[in-house]
Amino acid sequence: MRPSKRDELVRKSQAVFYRDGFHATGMDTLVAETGISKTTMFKHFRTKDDLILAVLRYRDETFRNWFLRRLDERDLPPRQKLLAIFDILEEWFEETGFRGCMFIKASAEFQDPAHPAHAQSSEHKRLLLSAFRSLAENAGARKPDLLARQLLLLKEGAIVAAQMGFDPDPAGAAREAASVLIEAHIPDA
Amino acid sequence: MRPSKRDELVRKSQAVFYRDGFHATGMDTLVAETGISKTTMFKHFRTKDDLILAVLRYRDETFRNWFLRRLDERDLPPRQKLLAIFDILEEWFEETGFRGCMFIKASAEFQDPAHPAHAQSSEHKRLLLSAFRSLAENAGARKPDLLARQLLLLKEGAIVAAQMGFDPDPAGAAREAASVLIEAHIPDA
DNA sequence: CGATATGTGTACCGATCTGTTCATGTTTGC
DNA sequence: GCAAACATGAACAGATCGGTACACATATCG
Repeated sequence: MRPSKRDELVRKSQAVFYRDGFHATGMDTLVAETGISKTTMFKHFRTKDDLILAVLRYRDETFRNWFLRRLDERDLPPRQKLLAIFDILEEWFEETGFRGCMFIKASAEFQDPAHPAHAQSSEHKRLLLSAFRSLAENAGARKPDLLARQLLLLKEGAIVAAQMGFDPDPAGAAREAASVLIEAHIPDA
Repeated sequence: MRPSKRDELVRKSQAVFYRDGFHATGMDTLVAETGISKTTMFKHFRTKDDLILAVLRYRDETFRNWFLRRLDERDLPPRQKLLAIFDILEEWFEETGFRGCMFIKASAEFQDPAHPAHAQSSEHKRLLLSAFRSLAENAGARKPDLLARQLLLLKEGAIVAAQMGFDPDPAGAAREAASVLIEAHIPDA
């Protein structure tokens, strides 16, 4: 249980950054909310940016794992699995404390594409896209790459809508749209 | 030409906030980039937040006007007009200095839904949605509200993809998806 | 002209920011 | 049980934050 403080710091900081944002959260706030001393923080991470990067890596891993495992658990035929993406999405939206996608927010706060946090955020989406593409291939889509990208667009749009609150049921609308797209992409309904 | 300084301030601040973000831009930076004295700034706006709000209102007006006017200029039949949304989108993405949607970024930086900047951002999307709904009605969609919401989801998703750079041609993928949805929603192809 | 409104420049305020210093605990492995 | 590694608290540094004070310039309009 040696490097536990580091993990604890990343885990707890993640929650605060997710809730309040990156620039809006100061190191003193992190000390107060995590109960970990500032000295320790800067011993594990040279700068705040380094901590943020570690937080994003942690979030990428846990979120993607959660999402894809949840999808697998349902044990659906490949075609239904594509649709179920939007059921999992809805679950997420309804969690208390839902505040949108951490990576969309990160790339909004660190706009320079060369910034590591921005790059890390893109990478997260690319990994998700790649998982979607596998699902689309398994489902026998004619153009699995295109279908995967379109489903990802719907997912991102739904997240934005859920975060901003301009649509009463973004996951539902996205699911219906996805259903039409899947039907159009996959031979022999 | 009396209140021109105020307008000039809003216009120029908008460009800086769009490029660098809200929290990341300090008032001193605005002084340097706009050439307007800080005294004048705080005479026109009591706080930085007030200025940000004015900037968002200005952006809402100009962006929505630009987008919808551009759509009208094409003088297309209603059905093609729905599709053309994604052509205009692509134009926007290819502008130099494109940095995603200012309102998505604003609601990412001001996460509390009660924050005026967040509310203003939602309002912008609601107004766009309403314009899309009119287009869908004119095109004879069976469920114009649903179609409009789905097209908006595609649009928001494409913006996020363009900003984060995880899709080589988000507007194209969204357009193709929109085409399928429109076909499914509108009777007698 | 003279009065009022608008803008400027600079110095400053207190608070907060990231990051450091240092002397003192507390675990942990050998 | 002793040394090395890890963690703590509090004070502090220098920069930057949003916002103010004040004295001076400029422009508008009667």
